[in-house]
Amino acid sequence: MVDSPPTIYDVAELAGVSIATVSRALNSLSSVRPSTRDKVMAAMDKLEFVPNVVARGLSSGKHWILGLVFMRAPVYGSVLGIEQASLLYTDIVIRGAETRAAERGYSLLLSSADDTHTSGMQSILSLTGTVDGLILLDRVLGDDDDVAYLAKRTPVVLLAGKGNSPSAVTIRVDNEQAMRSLAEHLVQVHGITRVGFVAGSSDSPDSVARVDAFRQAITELGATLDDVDLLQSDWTSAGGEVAMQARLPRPEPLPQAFACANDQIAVGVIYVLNAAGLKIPDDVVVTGFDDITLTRYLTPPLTTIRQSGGLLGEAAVDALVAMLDGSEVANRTVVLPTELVVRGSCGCTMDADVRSPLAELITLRSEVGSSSA
Amino acid sequence: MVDSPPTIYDVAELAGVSIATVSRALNSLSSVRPSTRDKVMAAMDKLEFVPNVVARGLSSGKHWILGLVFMRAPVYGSVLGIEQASLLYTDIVIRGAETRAAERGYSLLLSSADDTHTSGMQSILSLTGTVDGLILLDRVLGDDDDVAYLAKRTPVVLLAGKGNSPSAVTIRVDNEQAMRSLAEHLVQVHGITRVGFVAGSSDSPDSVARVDAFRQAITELGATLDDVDLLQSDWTSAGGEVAMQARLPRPEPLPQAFACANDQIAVGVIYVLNAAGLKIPDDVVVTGFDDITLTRYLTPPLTTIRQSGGLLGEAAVDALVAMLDGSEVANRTVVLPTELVVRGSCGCTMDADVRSPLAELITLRSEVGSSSA
DNA sequence: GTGTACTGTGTAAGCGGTTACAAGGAAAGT
DNA sequence: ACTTTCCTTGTAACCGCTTACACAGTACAC
Repeated sequence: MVDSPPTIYDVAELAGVSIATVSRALNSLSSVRPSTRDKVMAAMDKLEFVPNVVARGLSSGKHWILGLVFMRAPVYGSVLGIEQASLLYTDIVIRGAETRAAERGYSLLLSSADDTHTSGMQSILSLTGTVDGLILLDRVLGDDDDVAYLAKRTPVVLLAGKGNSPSAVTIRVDNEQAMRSLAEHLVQVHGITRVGFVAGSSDSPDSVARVDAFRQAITELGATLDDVDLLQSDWTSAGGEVAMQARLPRPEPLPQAFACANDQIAVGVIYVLNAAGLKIPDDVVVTGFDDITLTRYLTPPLTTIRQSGGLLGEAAVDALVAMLDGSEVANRTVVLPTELVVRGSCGCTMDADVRSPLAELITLRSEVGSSSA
Repeated sequence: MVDSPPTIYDVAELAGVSIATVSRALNSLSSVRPSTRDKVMAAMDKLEFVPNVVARGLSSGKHWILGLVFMRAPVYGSVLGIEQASLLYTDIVIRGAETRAAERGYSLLLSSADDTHTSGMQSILSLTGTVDGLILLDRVLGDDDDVAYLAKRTPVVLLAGKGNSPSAVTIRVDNEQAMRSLAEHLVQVHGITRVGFVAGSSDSPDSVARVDAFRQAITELGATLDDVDLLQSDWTSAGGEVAMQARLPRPEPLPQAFACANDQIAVGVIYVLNAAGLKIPDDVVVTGFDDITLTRYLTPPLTTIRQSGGLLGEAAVDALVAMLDGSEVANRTVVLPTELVVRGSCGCTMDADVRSPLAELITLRSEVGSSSA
């Protein structure tokens, strides 16, 4: 059913040359006489020859494949596991990485690691033969030793990692600036003095960084964040729902605002607050993080922090390719900027005509378009 | 910085045996004396030997890699292009495929094809050397000839393709049953007689199938779908927004219901209708397709068709692996079931306590959990 | 104490390319 | 006309692993 494809031997024979010449014609590295090249090309066309990437990789050491490893929550492991498939942010990063990789001529090899540590490390290690470099998302590798060990075998880029692993390039988003600008907006524009925060997974560096940065900024601004209002979610809407459901019955009065570690959590939080008869933003202010497309369409539209997952993925590929090309990467840590996107859920009034989701999208597009020109 | 890893030659030398013995110890195919195996294993441990997957692939012809090719909308090509990164459904399929592939011991190689046909085919072809089989999403390959050509080189599974390519296994969702049950619900339960439909991308087989099936079901039930109410979107919320924005000013009265080809479109449609002062579902009924998590949290929650993108991806991997294992696949076409999920946006009243998003999630989980046991 | 049958291991030939090195032929220098 | 040099091409080794085949060595039967 699947017959074995032609090799350079077949091409060489048909063209009446040696395999070395075919290889040269393919790669046009060293000089081949035009007439010879034509003969070879004709033979390749006739045989529908496609060079075998694996064989090429074996002998040249270059595979044109980049590996991307991400954490896969156990699907049936927790009550909320089923939602894991819609962890949007990771997907956007993957898309960005894939797109950029394709532009650079690489393919992306996806590999999810579950949290069973040892086997995970083993499977990641076995990738090192296949790929030219690895991108590690979030916290797939527990400690820095593992990263260092891996980095000895293949170039490694850490995405949203703890921030300063000595043995690999790290790319992350500026959580500090993000939470500071959000805190300032809440306190200075809306006069809010008591806030809450709904965190993501407790073992995620991004979540930890956001909690810490928000608490610090809030404190410096003279507002307060009580422990009772520091809720724990898991990045999902259901997690936000559960967390807020558990908070509501407590005797302590609600804070004036809840900042959420991502947009999905905010969706779950808003749902519970609404169901309890509370209005957003009049009774409670709620904000998100990420700026996924859908939350632009909520009523009120979600005030959030825009970070570009696509850019993160692209930056990771760029850094990795730079390492492969031998140009020693200048910055061992790249921090991407964020932007506070003020919409309705924080209490800011919006002119609906001017700020329809579509209008916003078009504005965004023109910005991106011009900056990439 | 990256020193070359040990090979079986190093292991063989350290263990004092030949490379063939090391290979046998690794694969435990043929018999190796226990004491010899121990020596080899000790040497491998000491050298931190990791077998080179590429070399293994070259010589055995088995790569343990599955390719997944999907369409990538041109990012800056259209006004709405920027939203493409959040085409949730594809991501869920990818996740499902990756998960199942990992369970089966395979990795997933991601490759996006843009619509420049020729180069796309070329890059897909070059994958055939790397992967053991290919999964093609939606309509990455224009005509059946291309698929047939590809299928000659490597096993191919078509996902959501046109449905009956003779040369490959096709896996799709039961759009017909889905649209029929939705149409019946709208007509028979809600007494609706005039409906509209908002389609996805015009070149998507899934979108075409849904339009056709819905129109036919509606007609058979004695209701009507006017051309003016058959709107064209592109799977995105912004596309739904644009389509509905263009429909509203027309003189013809709105239909009683709009069915949308996916949930994101429905979100955009609902936004525009709300902005025009129309209430869902009192003034207009709106339904979706996919059942992504977030639309469960809308007010009213979205009535939609549940299909499991994850299952689609898993089924594709299963079919492909079955082909690889030589067991000739029984059905050349696999059609996965769908389920009408009735929530609030069609006008059905819901008991909020019983049907909170979380409660729904838990129900869903227990069903899935038990069926997989 | 031979003959036979395994069992365990080594040798070597691939898998499909790349590339260092050698060699043949043509162009250029004297 | 004879070197010298450059350009083009062929030969063969190698990338790291699998596996068919050959070959000892041991075990068993007689």
